Amino acid sequence: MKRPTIHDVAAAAGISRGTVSRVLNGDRYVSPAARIAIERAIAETGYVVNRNARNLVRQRAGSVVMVLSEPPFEDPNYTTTIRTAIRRLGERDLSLVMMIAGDDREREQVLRYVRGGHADGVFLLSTHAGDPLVDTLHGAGIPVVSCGAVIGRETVIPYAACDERGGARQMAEYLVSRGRRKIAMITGPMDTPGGIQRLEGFADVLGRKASKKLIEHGDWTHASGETAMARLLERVPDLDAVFAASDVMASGALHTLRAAGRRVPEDVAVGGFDDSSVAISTHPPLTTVRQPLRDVAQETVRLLLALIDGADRVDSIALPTSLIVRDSA
Amino acid sequence: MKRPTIHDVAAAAGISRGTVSRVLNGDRYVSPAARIAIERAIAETGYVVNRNARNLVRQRAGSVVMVLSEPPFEDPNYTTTIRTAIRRLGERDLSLVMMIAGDDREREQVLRYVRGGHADGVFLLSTHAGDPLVDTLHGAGIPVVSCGAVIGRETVIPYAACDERGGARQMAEYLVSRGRRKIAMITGPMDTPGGIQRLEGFADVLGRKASKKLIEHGDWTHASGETAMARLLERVPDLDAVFAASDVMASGALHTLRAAGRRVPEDVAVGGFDDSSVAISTHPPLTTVRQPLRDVAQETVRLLLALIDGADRVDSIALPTSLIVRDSA
DNA sequence: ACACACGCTGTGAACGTTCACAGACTTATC
DNA sequence: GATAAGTCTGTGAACGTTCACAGCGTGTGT
Repeated sequence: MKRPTIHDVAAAAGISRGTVSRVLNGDRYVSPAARIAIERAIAETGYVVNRNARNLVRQRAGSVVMVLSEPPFEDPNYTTTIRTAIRRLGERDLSLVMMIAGDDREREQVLRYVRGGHADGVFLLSTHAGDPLVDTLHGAGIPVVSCGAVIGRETVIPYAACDERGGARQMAEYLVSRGRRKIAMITGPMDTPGGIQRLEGFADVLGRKASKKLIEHGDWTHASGETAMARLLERVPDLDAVFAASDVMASGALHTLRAAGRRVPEDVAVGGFDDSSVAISTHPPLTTVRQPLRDVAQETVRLLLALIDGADRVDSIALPTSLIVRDSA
Repeated sequence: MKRPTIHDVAAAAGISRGTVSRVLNGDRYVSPAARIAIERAIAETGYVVNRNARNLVRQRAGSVVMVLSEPPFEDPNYTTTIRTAIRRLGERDLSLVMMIAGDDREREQVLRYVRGGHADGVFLLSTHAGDPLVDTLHGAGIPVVSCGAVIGRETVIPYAACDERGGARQMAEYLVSRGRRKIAMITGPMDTPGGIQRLEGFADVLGRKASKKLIEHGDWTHASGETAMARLLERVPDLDAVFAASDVMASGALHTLRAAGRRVPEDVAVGGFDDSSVAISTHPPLTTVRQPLRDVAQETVRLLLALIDGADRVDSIALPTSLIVRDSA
């Protein structure tokens, strides 16, 4: 019970395999009669092209590899990004292979995979500053793009991302416009674009009022939001707003504020970032900044495809965020 | 600047390609001298085997496809499952290809892919009862396993899952042990294993006290948790506990309870399921049932590998959950 | 001395495509 | 009626492996 090959189709249609191949690949110069006969033969035999054979002769991989970096913040965004990427790539008959680059052994594995020509392009997800994979991958002479900016590297990798800085600005301006005077911030790790740029946006608006005292660094986790908030309260007991660089950290801050007897939003307004599932499960629900995740993923794929198609350079892009006002601020 | 092939390695080592192939595949019957020479040549040339060529001649795909089903509850579990699967499959040099089966067109695409021999196995994620893909895939004569039970099908698909029913029992028993008398439940959709079996576990414990009146069906979303809770309150104003089949729905219930002036846990105890990121961001934090996600994924892969290795059948497995007690109950 | 197993090596064929090329047949142009 | 251009088709070679087979020494047992 072997799988039918192109020869079987050719035999069934009474035509040579060359013409079958032409039909398969949508060449012009195929007579209507031949085309019909072949299409019927394909349907009859249940033929499906063998990608290994095709890719072997075409010297292509037929797939794109998406590289996940550790550590894995249980990021709900991932699934949206993955889904979108699968869809867009599927339209071009490219399959999406997942790989993970947590430790050196895994990075080596990714590198070998890519160097071996097993992928036509690389889709980086949430890489950190200093990730050694970035440079080596770039040197492998294969299209590489990133979903989310890649920072702190000489080798520039094109990316699509949300306008982190602008989003933070939106939130800061909103807090100011609501009459808040002492606004603190809990940032993300300072080796990530979200960590750095959201702070920049905050500072853009607050200017010199964004003093060292009002800034604490977190690591995206709930727990880090709790402790950062505690330190802020200790240093600046009369703060009247806090902007956390993620919803999860905001929910941590919320816990600490409640434990300290502060009312939200009456005493302290709280702002988050991401509009994740956490944002509506807190009490009160979080005012937050929404990222256009789908669009970001889509644009990232678009950049990658352009590169694969031979563009020698493409421009990175930042997509606008939107402020979602709920009860916490 | 062509990629080195096995011929290049053979030439560099002064040995025939047959022996190189033997070294590559770890055959015995290779002299130490030859092995060393070849290994050096491989390192020197930076040779990486061409999988297309290898898989073509071996008649294998070298990959496993993970099929995501719509609709996409922004399920944080996915990422853990994906990560674990990548790792385990990687050890066997199998790559993980992602596909999505939301509509008929996409299901057709998956089917063609699998029928075309492009995958050595299929890893189903969160399929619903009545998913037409299940039967057709099973008929394709390729190993198929599911992460999470597949219900309502004649064709039996091996799976690994958490002990849904047992987990629900744990929660129900806990609520009873805390002296709760009128315990309601918000279930998941009744065409999913989590929907059905968590209700069964609940009924196991409550027996006849699990009356129709105390049961509402949700669809895993926050909003459905809110409305289900509202209906329950209307029907049974004096209920003193509610068990939601997911943390997200529990957080919806929490909102409704608060709006209705009920204190949690004093007036009404609330239990969730999943121990997702939402569980610690609610107020109060959720008492919930934790699934051993990593183990479930790992076992699913194990089943699939056994099938790929030629086992003609494998036994499904349910892994024990654990009760995580926080403040909501 | 012979047969025989054992360890190791090289070679040809095959896997299922695509692509370039050559050729055949049709139609248009002078 | 010859030439050219255009449309369509079949064929051979190539892609980079693996695998079965044959062959060659070398040692071992009779």
